[in-house]
Parts: sequence; C-alpha cells; structure tokens
Amino acid sequence: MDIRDIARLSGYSLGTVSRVLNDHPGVSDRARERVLEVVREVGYEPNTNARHLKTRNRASFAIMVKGMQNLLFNDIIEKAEGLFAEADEEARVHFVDEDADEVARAVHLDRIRHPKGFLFLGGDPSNFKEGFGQIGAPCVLLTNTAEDWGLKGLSSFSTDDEEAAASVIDYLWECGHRRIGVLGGNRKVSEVSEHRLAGVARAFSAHGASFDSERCYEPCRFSMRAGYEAAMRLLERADDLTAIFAFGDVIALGALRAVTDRGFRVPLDISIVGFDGVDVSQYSVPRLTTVRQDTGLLARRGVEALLAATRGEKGRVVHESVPFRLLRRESVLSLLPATPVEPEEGRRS
Amino acid sequence: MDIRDIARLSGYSLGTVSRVLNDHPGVSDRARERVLEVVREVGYEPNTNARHLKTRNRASFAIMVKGMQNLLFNDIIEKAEGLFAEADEEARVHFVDEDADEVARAVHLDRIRHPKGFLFLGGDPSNFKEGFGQIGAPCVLLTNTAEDWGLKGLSSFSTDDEEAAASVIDYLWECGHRRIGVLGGNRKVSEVSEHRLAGVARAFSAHGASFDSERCYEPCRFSMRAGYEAAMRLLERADDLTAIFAFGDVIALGALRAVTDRGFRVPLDISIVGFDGVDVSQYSVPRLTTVRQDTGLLARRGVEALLAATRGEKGRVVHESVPFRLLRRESVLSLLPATPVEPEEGRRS
DNA sequence: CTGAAAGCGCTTACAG
DNA sequence: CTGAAAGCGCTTACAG
Repeated sequence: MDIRDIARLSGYSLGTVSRVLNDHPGVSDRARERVLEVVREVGYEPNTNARHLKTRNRASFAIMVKGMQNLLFNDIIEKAEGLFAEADEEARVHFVDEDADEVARAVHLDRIRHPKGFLFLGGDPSNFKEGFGQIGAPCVLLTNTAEDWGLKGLSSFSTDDEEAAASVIDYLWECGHRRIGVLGGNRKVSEVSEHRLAGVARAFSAHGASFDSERCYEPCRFSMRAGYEAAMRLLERADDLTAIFAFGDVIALGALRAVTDRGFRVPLDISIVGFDGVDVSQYSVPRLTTVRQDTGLLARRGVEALLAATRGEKGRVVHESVPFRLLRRESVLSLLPATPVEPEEGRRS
Repeated sequence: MDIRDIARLSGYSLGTVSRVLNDHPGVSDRARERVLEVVREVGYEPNTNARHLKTRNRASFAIMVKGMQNLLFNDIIEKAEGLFAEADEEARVHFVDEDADEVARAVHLDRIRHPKGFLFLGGDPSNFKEGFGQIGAPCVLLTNTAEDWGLKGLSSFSTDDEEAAASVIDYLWECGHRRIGVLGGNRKVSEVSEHRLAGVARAFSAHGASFDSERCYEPCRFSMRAGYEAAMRLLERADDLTAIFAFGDVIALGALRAVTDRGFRVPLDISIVGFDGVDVSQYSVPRLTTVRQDTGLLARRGVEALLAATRGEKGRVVHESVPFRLLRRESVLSLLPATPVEPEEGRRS
C-alpha cells in the first residue's frame, strides 16, 4: 500500500495526494476530502524512509543518556519525551554506557540518521572536546554546564553544582558535622564531581577548615552498587566520619546500605546527604536529605532551546543554571543541642 | 558526500562501491581495499533512509516498554540492548505510559518505520487482542505469558507468576504468617496480577485457608508512590496484617515506607515481600525478601526468539517460563520459635 | 569481477 | 487546482 495506490483509489494524481498528506496549500477541498477518505479507509501510512530521503528532513530528535543506572536521567527522559510529544516531535532515546563515548555515538547517529537535534543527558567534557565539532545538528546539554568548554553551538542547562554542594556542607556544618566524607563521580571524566568538590572545598574554607580530599573523598560511578562499595572503602580508611555527602541519590542509597552493614545507624551514628532528589530518595528509610535538581525545568528549558535551534532561531548559545533546593528530610542528625546555648559558636571548627 | 562521490574518488562504479559496503561477494580484493580506503578517508556513512527504502529491509528492532517507573524493565532493557548489539542489530526503546495502548503504538510504528521486530516489555491482554493482528513484524512478549491469548505469532517468555506467588505465600506461611495483605497490579488490565493472585489463593487453599481478596488485596500501579498509597489504603482497612506481599519491588519499597510511616517496624511488626528482584531491593533497609525474576535469561530468550523469527526460521510460537528464585533476605520475620516444638503444626491455620 | 540501469516510495518545482 | 516528471541515495538483477 503506497501513495500510488491512494492516487489510483482516489482518482487523483500522486502529487495531489502528497500535497494533501503534507497539508500543503493549493488543493481543492473536494480533493482533500476524497484523498483523506481513502487514506482512512485503507489505513495508509506514508513510508518515512522515502519521505526523509526526499525532504532530507531530519527524522527526529535523539536523547543521548549517559548511563542507565542514574535515576535522575529517568526523570528527565520522561519529562523531555512528554515535551517533545507536545511539540509533535518524535524523540528517540539512546542509552550509552557511563564509560562509553556519547559524542562518538552521536557523531555516528548524526551521519546515518540525521536527527533534528541532540539532547545530551550528562556528558564527558573530554569526549565533547574531541568529537563535538563533527556533529552537524543542534545540541543541548543537560545537568552539566558546558560553559567553560569553549564549544560553539552547545547550550547547557544545569544545576549550579558548586553552589549546591556548598549549601550541603553549610547545612551539615550548621548541624554540627565536621568530619564529612564525600562520595561519587570521577574527577577525571566528570566535571560535575569536580564542581561539587569545589563547592565542598569552598564551604570548608568559608568555615575556616579545609577538606582533605585525599582521605575523605572516594570517587565512584552513579549506581547503588558503586555507592555501596565506595562507602565501604571510605569507611575503611576514615571510620570517624559523622556524615557522608554523596554526589547522587543512587550513590547515597548504596552508601546508606553500606553504613548500615558496618553497624552504624543512619542518621544516629552517621548522617547521609544525597544529590538529585529522585523519587526513590523520599521512600527510603530514613528518607534521604538531598539536593533536588529541578528535572522538570531542566527538561523544559532544554527541549525549548533545542526546538528553537532547529527552527533556525539563531538564539545564541546559553549556559543557564536552574534553581535547586535542599530537601531537609530524615537522614541528617543535628549534633547540636536543640537550642544552642551560644549560637555564634556554630561557626567554630 | 554520497555513494556517488565514493565511486568517483575510488575510480570504481557505484555498484561496486555498494557491494563493498554491503560485504557482497564478487568484488576483487583490489577494488575492496581501494573503496574502503576512500570511505575511511572521507568518513563516509551510507544514508540509512535510502538503504532501507531500497532493501525494504526493516530499520531496526523496537523495544516497547510499558511504564517508565518499573525498574524491572530497566534491567531487561539494559540486557536486551546488549544482546541486540552483539548480534549487530540496532534496537530502539519506546516508552509507553503504563495506561497507554502499547499495541496501538506498535501498530503505528510498524507502519511508518517497519521495524524488524518488536520486543514487548509487559503488555495488556486487551490491547493485544484488539490490535495485535495489525502488526506485520515478528513480536515477542516478555514478563507476561501470552499462552492463553490465542494469538498467532506471539511468543512469550515469563516467570511462572502463579507458581512464584504461591511460593511466597508458602514461605510466609512457614514463617507463621496468616494475616497477609497483597498489593499491586490491576486485575482488569494485567494478567500478571491475576496470575499472582491465583497463586496466592491456591497457596492459601493448600494450607486449608482462603484468601479474602476483598479485604486483603489492594491494586495499584508499579511505582513507589502507588505502592505507598496502596499500602496506606490497605492498612486503613486491615490493620491486623502481619505481612504484606507486593507484586513488584518498587511497590514493596513504597509499602515499606508507608508501613514505617504508620509506626510499624519492618519486619518486626510487619513483614514485606516484593517481586522482581531488582537491584534496589538489595540496598533497602531492611533488604527486601523478594522473588527474583531472571532478567538476564528473559532478555536472552526473548531476543534470540525474535532474531530467529526475523531470519525466517519459522520456529513455532513458544510460551516459556524461566526459573525464578525466592530471595530470602531481611524483610520477613519468622513468627515461630527457632526450633518449632511440633513441626507438623506448621500447616495449621 | 565490474558497470549501466531500473526502481524503492516519496516530494516538489514546473507546466498547464 | 492538478498532473507529469525529476530526483532524493541507495541496492540489485542483468549484461558483459
């Protein structure tokens, strides 16, 4: 069943049928009605391969997701897909392994599929610096800022990681914590952890202390298993910690389990703070204190920017951060008396 | 940059280039080498639209996923994608809302994209009965059995839901539980819950009791939030339960939180059993006792069957169940003394 | 082993 | 408003 059949069945020519199908002007109402009637009757659907071959009109959008374990991305995917659908655009999600080269994949896709644009969920700066130039389609990066990458044509929307991480440390500090361990990410491949680490260090200095990353920071991938193992390693060499700050909720949840297995209670013995604010974090026991990234806004701004770019609106490249919120739930214990006797002492290390 | 350019650059004809690209026989080594050299040099990639237009060779496989919240599917997707990749096949995942019509989506995709085949993760029998006949491409269903649907050409691989559910009840029974609540699914749209409920009822009868589904069963979707709310409703009308069996780990995790919020301890006051054996279930506090579905095997059998079907190996339709395992972890308390005085009493209700 | 040619199912100037 | 024709980038008999 192809367009030729419809032409024959409707009594109109191939060109007219095509025009009706594409909602082009210059078709009589009678022709339009007749053609649509036939189309409906036989359940005809145009062959997209042929259509795209001809129009060179990019097929759809590609959502490149770095890692399948990171629940934060799940939230964003869900929302972004909805937004694309609203705009009547197709979007296809491609999962790439956390260690794989998402940009190389995109370059390849760009060549063989010609997507309208790419929405990256997470990204490794070195991959981008290496291969980004080869992507022709518009691109937007989410959850990472590409501000300092010096890449033409790559907008990014993210949480201010440094600020957010600093606010976590400030909060823990307020609660009386001084010996704080940090978990997650990989300084070499992910600027996210680099930025968050910078925030941690900054907050420590602001309180007149300094963060010993050698001893108190343990990198790991964004999965529960990795968080579990990393927490174990951390606890091994630093068993005097009173709090752990994980750079992802999934990591925090793994750490929660590890801490428990080591015989500590959360938050009684050790407090835990996560990052992301994914759904699971509010169902854990205890509920996880965490930084909520605004996935809805992230998705919205990203999709809008991408759509605008493909429509040729030559908006300049923008690097925007969306507001975050510290969700104070149950996994952090205040080490201070309920009503501090001398509040100003709080700052002392 | 198209195949014509390669022909010109290599000094061979269009046909020869195409043959090299497709690894067809009847090309001299010299020609092959020369063409590949040029291809490499200019980084040429064939246009898949054009290729598929011509070959009528379906583009790729489609993985239709029912619901984005069900972590069980995440596991299977990850594994299935790996398997497709190994077989050098492209696979594309389509998330469809838990309440949406996955078959209608597939029918549409089948028409416009001509995928080589569909791998369904979860499925609603009424949707299948309605629309399945309109799908031309081979299909395989995972995690649900389609044995009784009477559909030609639909193979399925699943866990024996009835058996597995019965084994959970047996286990709880052994542990001395009699007042057991059940959570999850929707009898009307999902046979999965229907089968599991049948297993529950069967096990109850086997123990000389009967399951009061009116009072002790509460349906819900497969998400933590839904599990949380359903558990709350269940506890509202049946506060004497000593155990809850949830038809999904995500539901169980939501229930765990709800039970905790109602002031009960798990497993001290209420035991909880999940279903699926997803990763998260081993990181919760307490670790979740659950039925592990063998996602690796499910994915493998499913992908193999689908691949075979597209290769025209007219294997007959098969409905297979893969082995499950009851993972006894920490969320179930035995109500019996460590060494029962009269073991044969265990069967009494 | 290689080339010239037809055709996959569409869209879109170009005439009329 | 409508039709006939060219062409999108490829594959594949068919000759040679």
